[in-house]
Amino acid sequence: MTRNEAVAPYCYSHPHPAVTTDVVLFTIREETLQVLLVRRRNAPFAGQWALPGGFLDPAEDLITCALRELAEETGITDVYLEQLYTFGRPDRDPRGRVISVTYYGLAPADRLTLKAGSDAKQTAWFPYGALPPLAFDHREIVDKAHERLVAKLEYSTIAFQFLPAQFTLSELQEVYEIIRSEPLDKRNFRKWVLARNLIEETGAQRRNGSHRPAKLFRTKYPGRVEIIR
Amino acid sequence: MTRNEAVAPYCYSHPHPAVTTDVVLFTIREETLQVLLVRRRNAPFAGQWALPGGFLDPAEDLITCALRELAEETGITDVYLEQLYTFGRPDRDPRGRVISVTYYGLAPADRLTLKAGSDAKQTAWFPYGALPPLAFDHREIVDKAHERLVAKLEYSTIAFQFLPAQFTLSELQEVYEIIRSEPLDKRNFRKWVLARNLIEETGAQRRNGSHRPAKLFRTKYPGRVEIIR
DNA sequence: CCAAAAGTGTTGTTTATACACCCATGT
DNA sequence: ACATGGGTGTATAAACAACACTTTTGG
Repeated sequence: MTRNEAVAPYCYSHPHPAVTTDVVLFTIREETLQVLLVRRRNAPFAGQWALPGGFLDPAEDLITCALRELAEETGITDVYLEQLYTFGRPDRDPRGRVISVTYYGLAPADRLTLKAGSDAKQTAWFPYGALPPLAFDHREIVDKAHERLVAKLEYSTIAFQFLPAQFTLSELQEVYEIIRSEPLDKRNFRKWVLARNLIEETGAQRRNGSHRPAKLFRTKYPGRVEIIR
Repeated sequence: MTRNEAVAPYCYSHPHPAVTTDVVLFTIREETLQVLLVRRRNAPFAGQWALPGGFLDPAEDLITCALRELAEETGITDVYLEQLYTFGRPDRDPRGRVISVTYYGLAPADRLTLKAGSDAKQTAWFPYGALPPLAFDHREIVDKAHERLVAKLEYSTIAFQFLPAQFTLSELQEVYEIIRSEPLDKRNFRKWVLARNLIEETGAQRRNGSHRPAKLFRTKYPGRVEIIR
């Protein structure tokens, strides 16, 4: 945020904050809940890990900005994002006043191919339980996203966003167990999810090792998060 | 949003949107859910009803801005506000790019004395079911706030924000009935709320007409909204 | 004594919890 | 044949839903 008018042609009669979006993208890999981070190349916090995000373009929607920054910095596209919260403490960015509209989202591990281009920031998944120190107030943002994720698991179809189009009931149960960090009874879980009428058998099975094959299911509400109960 | 540098000394190297806060304040009066609106004096939408709100000051928190604008435009202070959502469609304000961080809140009818000063905007309560046409995308904001209010009623102590420090069980039930717009069984409601251990008898009673007096209760969590269930 | 809102219990139904064994497959 | 994860039912407890009369007061 500069006031050098020679190189700063965007002028207003009263001060305007900058607006950014930041994204907390979760996935489940290696039986843990993980968060996508990028390493900052520039000051402030150069070299530190941070959430993918960046400044809002003049004519783009907030969600478009979030998706664009995610794609540019990590190569990930076509994920489900939902607005989380807007952070605006006056001192949250040492460069000046920056308002961050944050989004969180989920992606199935199989859909995630991180960008490998030479100009890409360094990008990596970290277990939610073992995050490195984060730039700005990004730790606070991640914690808020996690709180929302845990809450929404109970009363929405958000869990399906972690899974591919077809999945087994054991995989679905694992999602619930990892996010709630507690084991669930297999029979009761199956009763619960089937009673809610959210999924249906595809007819196909998955043979996956030296044991009985698992039936494959699909959600009846693909691509959309519904409120249940 | 001007680019005339003579009267616009706040300059940046890339375009910055303006940031506002807007507030959806609910109350219950005359057995209906009502929303606080102000009549706009200036273009755009001069003369139309709108939510109280305005531009963020350079060094103030978002919630501080919301409370300040509410106080300046309506005279109402000390209400509970919670961040609702951030609206940022590029065309939502004809003056240019404006991001609105919105809050919603509740206030007991007895605490609401609208500002009467000469420079005050015209301020009034409208039933949620009979709102006038609103400026900008404010109708969308009110609807989102209503949706959140209905949802939070079920799993938080938000209802107490509509009531004074001491209240009767009938008054509490009326809050639930009005927001959910359906009648509730008196015995089941009392069992439900008492089982949750959220309120306690004050010992006092209210004599209120030619009928049996009602016991007065207070919340065990005054001033704070807790998640229940 | 009448009107008006406050207060109070029981029963049936639905939903949640606890718990252990057989099934289909690959090696 | 055995190891592995997939699949299934029943019994108990808790929560919810339906429903009507008595109490206390003011006039």
